[in-house]
Amino acid sequence: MPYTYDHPHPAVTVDVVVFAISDGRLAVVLIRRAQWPHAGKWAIPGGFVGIDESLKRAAWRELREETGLKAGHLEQLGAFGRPDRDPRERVITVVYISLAAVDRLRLEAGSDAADAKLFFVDELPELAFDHARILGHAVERLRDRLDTQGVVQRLMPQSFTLTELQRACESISGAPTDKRNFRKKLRALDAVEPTGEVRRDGPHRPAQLYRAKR
Amino acid sequence: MPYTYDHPHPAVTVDVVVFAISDGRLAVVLIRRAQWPHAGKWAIPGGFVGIDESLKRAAWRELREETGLKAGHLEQLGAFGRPDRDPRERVITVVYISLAAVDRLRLEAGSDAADAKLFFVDELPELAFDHARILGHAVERLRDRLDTQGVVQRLMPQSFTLTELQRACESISGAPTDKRNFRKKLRALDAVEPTGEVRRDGPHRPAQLYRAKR
DNA sequence: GATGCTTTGTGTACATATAACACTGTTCTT
DNA sequence: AAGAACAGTGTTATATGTACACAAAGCATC
Repeated sequence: MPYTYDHPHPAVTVDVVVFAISDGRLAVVLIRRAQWPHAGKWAIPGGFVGIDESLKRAAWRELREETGLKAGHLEQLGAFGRPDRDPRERVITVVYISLAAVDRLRLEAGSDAADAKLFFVDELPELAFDHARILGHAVERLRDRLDTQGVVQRLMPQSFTLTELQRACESISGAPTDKRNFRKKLRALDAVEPTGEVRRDGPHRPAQLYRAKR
Repeated sequence: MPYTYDHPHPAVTVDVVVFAISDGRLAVVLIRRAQWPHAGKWAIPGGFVGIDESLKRAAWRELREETGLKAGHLEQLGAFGRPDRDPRERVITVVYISLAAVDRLRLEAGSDAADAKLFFVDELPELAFDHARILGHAVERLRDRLDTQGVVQRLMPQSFTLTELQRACESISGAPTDKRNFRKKLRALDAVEPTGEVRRDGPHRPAQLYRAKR
């Protein structure tokens, strides 16, 4: 069943960069490609847009198919379309960013993916296509756009210590923060509340657990 | 000369939102469409991406072809691709934003355009396709991203008064500003210098003219 | 059970940035 | 000569951000 046009059309794909905080560090979901091109290399999950499907819906579907994840909010990063980025044909990809709390992340490799797993953003493997460049832009966007409020509500697990939250924010911003100033700002934001539980975790004073305030 | 694929491909276009300051107000370049669909309606200049052409290059070329303008810096706004946005076929458009100083704007309607002119952003005509929505996003992006420095260097004519500059900034931010605070910030930015000339312009004290400092 | 290691938890002083605010100067018009 | 219209100019108060140090609690070890 061939599809014919009177001028050449590029293919259009969507890719979804899913960020999470693992072990206090910024991480991203990648899949291992099962097929040519770049078989065996790691890549951002994504795939072709259906002809009657919105871009965002395609992003949601592809993420689900390749990783088992159901994305919450999807924010568009932009379109990447250098003519030589895919050896099969001209492919323009529209990239979305999603955030996931790591305690809700159940990765399952899907049809086109040999495997799906989390990588720390500062320890990436070699990536397929121009995905390293895309990820760079995605991290930059995350840094620009994500504030403490957003980290609390969209990246942290159900309960966490304030130090864990601070590590998460630092891992995104890339800069260390003063503990007292960080907590002062948290009080001003009114974004967290103590759960009453504590975490005992080594030879030191236990930390109060908090949850995001709704 | 037909082009055939084994799965359906959307068409990909680029559109370029050119902002300028006219009469102290934020304005945008639109073309009047010569052909179906939406013939006679005003639209953001743009057109199809060549199969071996980068997105940015296509944007530059289309802007030139339809308005005679040579864009300086082009910033990508994003991709818009609702399935029903064009009655001809599925079309995904990648939108760029460009800024132009109004004294360098020489609009010439090109091949596919019956006319090209500047419209105030708050007095837009009815627009083709989903261009009203796109323009809304473009204005929002402009508000988020453009600071006083950027206005001075990329939107103001060669010489201008400080009041004109302030009007321009207000017209982008949407909020009125205090004159003395505005000028204090300008001093801190070190972004303008007096030309030595003044503008006499009505029954009042003449205003010193300034230019952007390089 | 005392000592020491490790991480939690807390407040103040200073610097910087932002916001509010009013009058005089110059030109043109009448 | 008087008045209308816009140009130009500093100070004060408030809010925000930054720098900085020590006691508290638990666990491990001797």
